[in-house]
Amino acid sequence: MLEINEFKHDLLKWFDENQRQMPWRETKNPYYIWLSEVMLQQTQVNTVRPYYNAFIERFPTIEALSTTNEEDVLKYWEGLGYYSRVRNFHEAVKEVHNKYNGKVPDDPESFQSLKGVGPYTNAAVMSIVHNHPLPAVDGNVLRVWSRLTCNDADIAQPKTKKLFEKELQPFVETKSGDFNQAMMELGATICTPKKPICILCPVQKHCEAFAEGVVSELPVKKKKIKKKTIDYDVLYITNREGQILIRKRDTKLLNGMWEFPMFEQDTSIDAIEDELDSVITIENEPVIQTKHVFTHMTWNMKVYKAYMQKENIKPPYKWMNKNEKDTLSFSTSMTKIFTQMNQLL
DNA sequence: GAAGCGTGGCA
DNA sequence: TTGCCAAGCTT
Repeated sequence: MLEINEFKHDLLKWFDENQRQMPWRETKNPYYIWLSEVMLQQTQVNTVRPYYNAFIERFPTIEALSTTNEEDVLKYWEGLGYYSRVRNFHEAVKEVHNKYNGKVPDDPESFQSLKGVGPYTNAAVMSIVHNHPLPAVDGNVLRVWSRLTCNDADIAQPKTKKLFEKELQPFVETKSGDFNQAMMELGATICTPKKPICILCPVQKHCEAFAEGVVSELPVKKKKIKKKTIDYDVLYITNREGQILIRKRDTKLLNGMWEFPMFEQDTSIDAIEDELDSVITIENEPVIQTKHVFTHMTWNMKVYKAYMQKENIKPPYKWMNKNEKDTLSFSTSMTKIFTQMNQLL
């Protein structure tokens, strides 16, 4: 079993001397720390950096974010993915504004009750800002800890995470913020998924997997099922004024994002006209064929040019002028289509 | 407890 | 090209 004080000393010394600079490490403002943790969920540091800087510049305070409508906030998340994160964060910040007098709760139970704040984000923010003794167990820590303790439990299972949280509790009684960040930093830079750099590891002498020579076999992670594929016809519909027809999604996937109307490929013209409540002219051959890959599914899309003349469009549909593209939020697949169409036309 | 939820980088 | 991975949460 790991000797707590020696391990912590070695890890924290390394972290103090080697941690990477990040904009959110230059503040203890709980609103900023919280935002960074939400953006960093399932997202790499270098991807987050520009989004974080733009977001806090546009919404520097809880007050500023609370008084902005969702459409404008979503624009600052465009392209970052997992869009429910920003809806939950927006709602949670408004709750802080209204119920907590604009001050982020400093007790873990209140904080984790906010939308989008789970065990990890709670532990991370509460430990970094207030040194609350909570272990922040993310993907990095699951991997690092499975190696340090030479544990071959499936890290994809929730009970493994619970076990690790329990085992790590004694390590976060003091300096929990630095300890949690150091464990994640170690996982991100040294104890990486592939080709970990054990030769540079500050806690190599504490690592049971290294001692056993099985570092490359850990962690054990059950593989996910194969993803589905859906074929879509995407319609790039213009009218006499040169506007483009778009619609706002009301679905779990990409909820609230705008898109060009799209239909599964066996959908009949009649059904499409019924949905659009208008006659429509669609070209016979697609102008673009493209693929968009999500974590859990793939879209194969054929894009057709089409023409439609209809004055009274009702939500979720909308005629968009081309210069409006910069004010509305589109998923990355739609932005790519928009760019390609502009090059063709 | 398992599945759904985005995107970009990398081998 | 394909699959895996990245500071998770919700249902």
